[in-house]
Amino acid sequence: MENWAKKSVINLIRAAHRVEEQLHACLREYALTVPQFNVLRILRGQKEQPVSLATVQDRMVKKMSNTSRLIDKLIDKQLVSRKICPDNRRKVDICITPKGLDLLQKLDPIIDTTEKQIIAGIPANDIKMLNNLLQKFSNQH
Amino acid sequence: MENWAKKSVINLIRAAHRVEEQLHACLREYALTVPQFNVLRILRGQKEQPVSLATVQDRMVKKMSNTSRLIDKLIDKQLVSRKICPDNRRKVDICITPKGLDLLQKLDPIIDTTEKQIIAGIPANDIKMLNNLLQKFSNQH
DNA sequence: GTTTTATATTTGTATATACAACTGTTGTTT
DNA sequence: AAACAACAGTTGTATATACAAATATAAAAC
Repeated sequence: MENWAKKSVINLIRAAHRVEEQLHACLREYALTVPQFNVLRILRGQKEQPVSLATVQDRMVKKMSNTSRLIDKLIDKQLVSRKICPDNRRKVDICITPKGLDLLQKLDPIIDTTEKQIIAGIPANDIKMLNNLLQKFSNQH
Repeated sequence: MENWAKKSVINLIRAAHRVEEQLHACLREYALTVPQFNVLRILRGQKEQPVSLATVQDRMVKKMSNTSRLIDKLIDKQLVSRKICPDNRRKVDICITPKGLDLLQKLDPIIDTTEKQIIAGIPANDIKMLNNLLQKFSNQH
């Protein structure tokens, strides 16, 4: 096969799924899905600043059509809080709770280790190159 | 941020999701999900040879826990057929139907175009490099 | 100031996926 | 051959996601 476009697309998706599967395995015992985990990290990135739903969606690795209910799940687990934004009652202020921060802190080393395992064996130079190339991919509007 | 492992993982997953989203958009009007489409292509790759469920699962880009019902959906649409394997009654023989082949044939140029759009603007050399690197990623057992 | 339009999120409903338990079949042991 | 283990799929149930329509608020137009 010399269809590089097809090859690239398949290889890209396959590699990503393998990686996500490994992350999922890490999160499993903490009853978090990968998107939920990512949202928690987005919220932590905001420190104390509350964030609207739309902002969360913007920053998500995978945009999803129902972030509202994803947040619901995190609220059920008391990992985030949500209240109506006083400045604009259409918006909501979403925040990570102390419990959410604790959980992330526990997960940080676990995820770090897994991520390092994932790229273990690939030369540092290759990794840098890969990142460059992937960014080109992502930026393809 | 200089955590290359983390960077790579996120960039990889983000790029893959963007690409999948574009494929999904192509398939939408044909009422196929990306995994369903991939299974159809797997079956076409077997020509007339019937394939077991386990084999389909093995070859799927993303392994899933319920391939059985994915096949059900394709059967509902009359794109594949399933019957009990006469040699080993535990197994099933799954085949793509003429209708399934027709659909794939219609989709082929559409998907090709999309794939080419995706990598458009990235130099051929980079693409080859990317494929090399991604294969290393995937092969990380 | 009322109507219209745009914005932000939620909810109804259908579909998709995950996980575990179950069914039926074949292979193996005794 | 009967009992047990291994294999191949299916099904029950819970959860997750997609999509569209609905709700509520704010901004704009008239």
